[in-house]
Formats: sequence, structure tokens, C-alpha cells
Amino acid sequence: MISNKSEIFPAEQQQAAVYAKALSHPARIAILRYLAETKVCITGDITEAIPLGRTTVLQHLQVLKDSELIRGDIDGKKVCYCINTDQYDEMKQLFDDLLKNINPINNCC
Amino acid sequence: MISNKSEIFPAEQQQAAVYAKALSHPARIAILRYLAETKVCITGDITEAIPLGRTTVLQHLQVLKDSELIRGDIDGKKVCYCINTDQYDEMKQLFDDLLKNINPINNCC
DNA sequence: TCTATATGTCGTAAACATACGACACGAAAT
DNA sequence: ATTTCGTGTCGTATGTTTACGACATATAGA
Repeated sequence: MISNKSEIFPAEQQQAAVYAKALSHPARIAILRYLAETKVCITGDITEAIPLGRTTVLQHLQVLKDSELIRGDIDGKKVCYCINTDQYDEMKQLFDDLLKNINPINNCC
Repeated sequence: MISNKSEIFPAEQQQAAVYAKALSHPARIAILRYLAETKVCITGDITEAIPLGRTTVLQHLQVLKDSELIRGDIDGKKVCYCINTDQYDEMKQLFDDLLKNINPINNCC
């Protein structure tokens, strides 16, 4: 590709885009909701809660981990996934600012 | 692909994902901000404001149009892009609800 | 009429996302 | 010791996104 001109945009917009991408698949939204609901930190039980194959769920978890919205800590033989509250709060703040800054007026044509 | 199991998720999560996808590239965030700032409805001047090729910008505009966050009305020889305020408000509401519903507690492991 | 401007469509190349099966590996139960 | 469970990694097929050049068209002005 000649692709990936993302770096030419302001850091704040890049970061917002990263979070938006993390939320851009219903499975990942479902996973976040699941993690928030079951307050215990869960392992591959997620696979049973989300109607997708184990590998696919793992992949979505990886995407969420890359965006740092979740953490995955090894707890003995199980792995313990949970929402990264710091990062999550940062996302909320960023989105809030973004949506506040975009104040459209419907003056089209 | 065996892909596109998106339909198996709740409609609300699917719609949130659609909006998130629309915001998932810095160029599209930049376009939205530009449209909101320059309160006039703009045409291909966007190409000059966004450091990308004309075709690429058009493509991003198409993605935004698909998510219905913007409209593109033909106004004589020019095309007039602007934010679809109704849809935009719906997005804000959806995100607000979503982020409210995900209330993580940092009790990891 | 010819030209420039504004716009759109098509094609294409490379990268990334989605979905999953198959295999690997270590710890706990039998 | 062998099996099972929880986990992860690899490979792979297909679809989507990103980026852009080349071509097409229609309108306004010289």
C-alpha cells in the first residue's frame, strides 16, 4: 500500500480513532459489556457468553488489548481479562471532548 | 469468508459499532470537525483542508455518508456536504448510553 | 467553441479485519 | 502416566479498507 497516512493527523484525533476502532465491531462492544457486568475477572467463559468461535473471541480480545481498553493478566493457569479503567476513562473523556467540539448546525445548502 | 456474524448481536450494539467505525479513522474525524467548524456547507474544498488525495477524501466522505452521519446534497454544480444533525444526535445518545452502561470496576484478579 | 473547474466513477494494489480449524503446551484431575 | 482443560499460536480463506491514478462528465466562463 501507499497506505497509512494516519500519522499526519493530530495525536488526539489519532487516539480517538484508535478507541473508535476498538468499538467498531458489535462483538467487542458485547465483550466490554460482559466484562463490565460480570464484575469478576473472567477467562474463556467469555467464549460461552459471546456466540463466536473461541479463536475469534480471542482475536477480538487481542484487538481490545491493543487499544489498551482491557488488560489480560495471567492468574495461575487461567487468564484474567478486565477493563482497564484508566484507559476507559481517558476514552470517555476524549469522546466527550470530541462530540462537544463537533457542534453541527443544520444549515445545509 | 465465513465472516459477518455481526447480525447476531443486538441492534443497539450493531448501530453503535456502525458509528464507531465511521469515527475509526483520523481523516474522518478531521472531516467531521472541518464540517462543523466551517459552518457553511462545503464541497471539494475539503480536499484542500485534509492532507489526502481527492479520491481518498471522497471515499472517506462516502463512508461517513453510509453511516448517515453526513449528507451530500447536490447544489447546482457543487456538492454540499454537511453533518446530519439528527443522526449525529442519535450517535451521541447511543455512545452516552453505551459508556454509561459499561461501568467497570477495577477488581482485576 | 474550447477550457477550466467541480465532481464523480472505475480500477487496482497493498494492508488489515473477520472467522475459524488445527496444533501445541502446561497444569490439574484421574 | 494419561487425559482433560484452559489457553495460546499459526495458518488460511475471504472480505473490507485505505490510498490513489486515470478516465468521464457536466456546467460556467473566456
